[in-house]
Amino acid sequence: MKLPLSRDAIVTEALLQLTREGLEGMSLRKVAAALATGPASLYAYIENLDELQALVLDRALGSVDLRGARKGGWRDRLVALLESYLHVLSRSPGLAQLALGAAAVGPSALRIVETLLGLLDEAGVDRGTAALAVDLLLLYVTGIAAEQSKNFEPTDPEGAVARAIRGVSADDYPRIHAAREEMLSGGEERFVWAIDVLLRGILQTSRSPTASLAPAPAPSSPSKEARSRTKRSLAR
Amino acid sequence: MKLPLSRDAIVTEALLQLTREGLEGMSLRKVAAALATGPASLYAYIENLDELQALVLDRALGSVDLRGARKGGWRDRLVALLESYLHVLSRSPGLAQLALGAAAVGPSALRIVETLLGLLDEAGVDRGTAALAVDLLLLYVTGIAAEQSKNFEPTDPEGAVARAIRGVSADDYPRIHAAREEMLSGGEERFVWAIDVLLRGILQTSRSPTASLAPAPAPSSPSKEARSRTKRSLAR
DNA sequence: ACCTGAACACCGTTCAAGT
DNA sequence: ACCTGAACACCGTTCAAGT
Repeated sequence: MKLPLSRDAIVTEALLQLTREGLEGMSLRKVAAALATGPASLYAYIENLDELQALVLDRALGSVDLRGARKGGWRDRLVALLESYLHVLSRSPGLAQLALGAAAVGPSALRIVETLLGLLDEAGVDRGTAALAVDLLLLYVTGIAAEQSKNFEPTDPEGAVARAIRGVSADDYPRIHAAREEMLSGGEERFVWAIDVLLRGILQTSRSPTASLAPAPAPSSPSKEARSRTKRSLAR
Repeated sequence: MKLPLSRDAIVTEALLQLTREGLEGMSLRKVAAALATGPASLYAYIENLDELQALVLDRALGSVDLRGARKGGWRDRLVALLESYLHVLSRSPGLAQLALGAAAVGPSALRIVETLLGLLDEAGVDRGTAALAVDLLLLYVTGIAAEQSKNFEPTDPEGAVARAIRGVSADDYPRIHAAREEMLSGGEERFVWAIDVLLRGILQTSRSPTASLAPAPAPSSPSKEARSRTKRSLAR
């Protein structure tokens, strides 16, 4: 219709469809149709659907703000980065599902990981712990985003999960019943709190990982400053 | 061919296909064919594909061992339960993806959550923290299982993730490059270590959650014993 | 109520043929 | 090399018709 067909135009149109219609609403055939061609034409630019999905995911991750809250300690910047990541994934319903399914190893995803590793190094976290921490943090935020997008399905105003938890039998599942409100509480507070829990575990484990884990706790030697910063932020 | 068609037979056949062929290898049409009928017939027993997937997931989760390591402290039993959960999800390649996609709120999933809440209560973890902790633990283990199943695809012997991480440019992503071996290390040790990190954060946060989190820190009052057990296990 | 054949409205991917 | 029409081998779901 407009553009002369290119890898870039294909990814742009696919992301647009994903944002508007969710994961099911995006297809090679529809992308081709929107670009006024047949589906076979796309294969000159992309390998297959999997690759297109990976490209779309990385395109979306490109708008994560890596410099959020540039001032402030490592902790505030880390939370700001994760919030931006959550915000981007929450923008379109299918994106979080895509992030869980596809391996996020494009340049934008790598830049996010690189930045997180830098922030954790500032925090005094050793390399082995930081590698695990990045996994943990991104997995959690992605999971949260996917859960949110699932509960916002128009077919299910109240959300299937919420209904299931709230309707649980007090006889069969007494503890779930007792904790049902806590299990359903979401929102910003819970998010920040969860990150807090993760960081506590990470910081506490750092510098003394299980002996068998690393070949040798390499001397990445964070500054004394970094370590005292850690202490302060834990004390808050 | 054999059975007179029933919800149970449909779920059994679907799980079999999922286990043998992965998520893509299971379809309503193939289940119907295996049961010697047309696809339309299944709709007398199930609502749609989504429901069938949820039923298959819960059927599979039914074989998670809730009594693993019955003796021993709460911590050993919790790790044993999560290992069993990981083992079940790892058994078939599509199952972990299904667990990430579908909301796990069937009876078997609820029994797992109920058991985890019980173990965390034994550990002296308050209800609000425990609700978050269950989310965190299950999400992490499910994520690990999904990642593993992705790397074992026959089309990609070495794994796309592994290749991407190992081939990362030292100039563009110095920290990822430096930590590449740590980022790729998996296996049992790393699993246990990760659970350890999560539990440290959880135990440390418990009893003093962010003020705004709960309406009022309900007096769930774990025994003094439970709290001293917590201390011991942290000290190890 | 349960079951069915046939159709509807889609998919991703391939391939021979064109330019 | 890029692009295409047409076909291939699938999907989930619906629906009128049977029992």
